[in-house]
Amino acid sequence: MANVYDVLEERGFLKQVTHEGLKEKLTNESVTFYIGFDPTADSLHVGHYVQLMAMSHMQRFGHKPIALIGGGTAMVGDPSGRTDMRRMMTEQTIDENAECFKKQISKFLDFSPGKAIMVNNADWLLKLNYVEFLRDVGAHFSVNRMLTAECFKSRLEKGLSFLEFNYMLMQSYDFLVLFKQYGCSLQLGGDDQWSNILMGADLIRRKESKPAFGMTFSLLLTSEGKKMGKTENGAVWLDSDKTSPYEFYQYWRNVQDADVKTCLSLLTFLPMDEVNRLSALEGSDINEAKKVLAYEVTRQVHGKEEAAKAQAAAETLFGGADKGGSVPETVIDSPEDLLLVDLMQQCGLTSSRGEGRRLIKQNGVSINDEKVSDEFLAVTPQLFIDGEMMIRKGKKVFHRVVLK
RNA sequence: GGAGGGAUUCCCGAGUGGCCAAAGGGAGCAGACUGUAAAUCUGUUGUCUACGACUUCGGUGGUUCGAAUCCACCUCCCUCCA
Repeated sequence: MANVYDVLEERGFLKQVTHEGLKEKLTNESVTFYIGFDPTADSLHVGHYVQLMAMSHMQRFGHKPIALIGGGTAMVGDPSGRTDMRRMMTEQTIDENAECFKKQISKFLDFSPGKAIMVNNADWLLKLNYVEFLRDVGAHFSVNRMLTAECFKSRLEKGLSFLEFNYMLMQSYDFLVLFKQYGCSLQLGGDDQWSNILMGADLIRRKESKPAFGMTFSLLLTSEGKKMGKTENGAVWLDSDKTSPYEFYQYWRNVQDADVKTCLSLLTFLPMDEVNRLSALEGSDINEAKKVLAYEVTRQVHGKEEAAKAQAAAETLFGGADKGGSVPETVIDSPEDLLLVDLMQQCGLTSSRGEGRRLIKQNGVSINDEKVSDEFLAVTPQLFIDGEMMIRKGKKVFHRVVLK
């Protein structure tokens, strides 16, 4: 298969395309395209990762990616897919986040000269002159049309500030700038970006009388239609300080059966034959597929070494052994004068002593694979084996305590 | 700017003077069953020196033996009018 379009289609990325002709274009020429990432947090998450995968597929077929960091658009805030108003972020936070994004993105694409570039829209958006911008760009937008856009509909009921209403113009203008400066004629994005992309392509057509293309990708959803990559603790981050490689691995190891295929297709580079073979496994055999998924995704994000460690940890822990690789751990000075419930709190396993006691009462805690039944159990040196103790909360949460 | 309505524990949402640490649902956590899956069932979900005490119902002050509930002021949000 010598065509990215087909690859993306087969893997289930594609959602909507502006022109039928895009496939030919992608087959016949090297296209410069862009995806924007607004630095609204200090790390990328799984949702961004899908976009990066798509960019990478494109790059492998000789197309040229522009990774756009939305330092300027983040100042405004994208109302798409939101039911409430975004909190305004300070310029400083945005700058710091943009730096984090830059670092992470550069790991996933080949940024050697001529292969890809990274830009920040703060560079042109922040110095715009208001009236000039309105006359130049604003004149091409019809409020009537904008209001019919899907991304504003829910907001018309809940409230939409003028600030956010302008987001669409900012993003459209980005596209225009990149078109003029780099000959970028294609914008990609999550499906929630469809209206923004359309408007950008329209703007280019009106101002430059040349066609511009847009294409959106399916959002990574679970079979139940929920956004994937969310946990009770928030998002699954790509930054190892925010989501440890072990937790990251576990997240993918635990996806639902029904989601295995989507994940393998969108998040790994495994050939589709292999993806199909793995996701066709039934019953407990599908665990094989989940292991591959977890390993592959962790490897791409955190590297081979971390992935291997996470896998080793999982194998030993769930295989019954009491020593593992990269399990979260806490170092303590002395095992004296501590109740187990205190220790668990220190390790971040519980948020209060009461919670710890409840867990113990409910049979949810074990030490070195033995159930704890005494809610007032004191921590003693006897609980440590070779200076280490493995606390297990529930079925899946492990924490190692190391004696200094 | 004018008129009205609202803010409750992680979320939604009852409660309108003592029986309220606050119904119900969702979500979470744990147990059983399993495949580190899903579904289902059970328990649990403010904190603590724990059959008791303490802190919580937008904020501040007040009325009262007693306030999430009444009063005053403030902040924020929504609806209608301009």
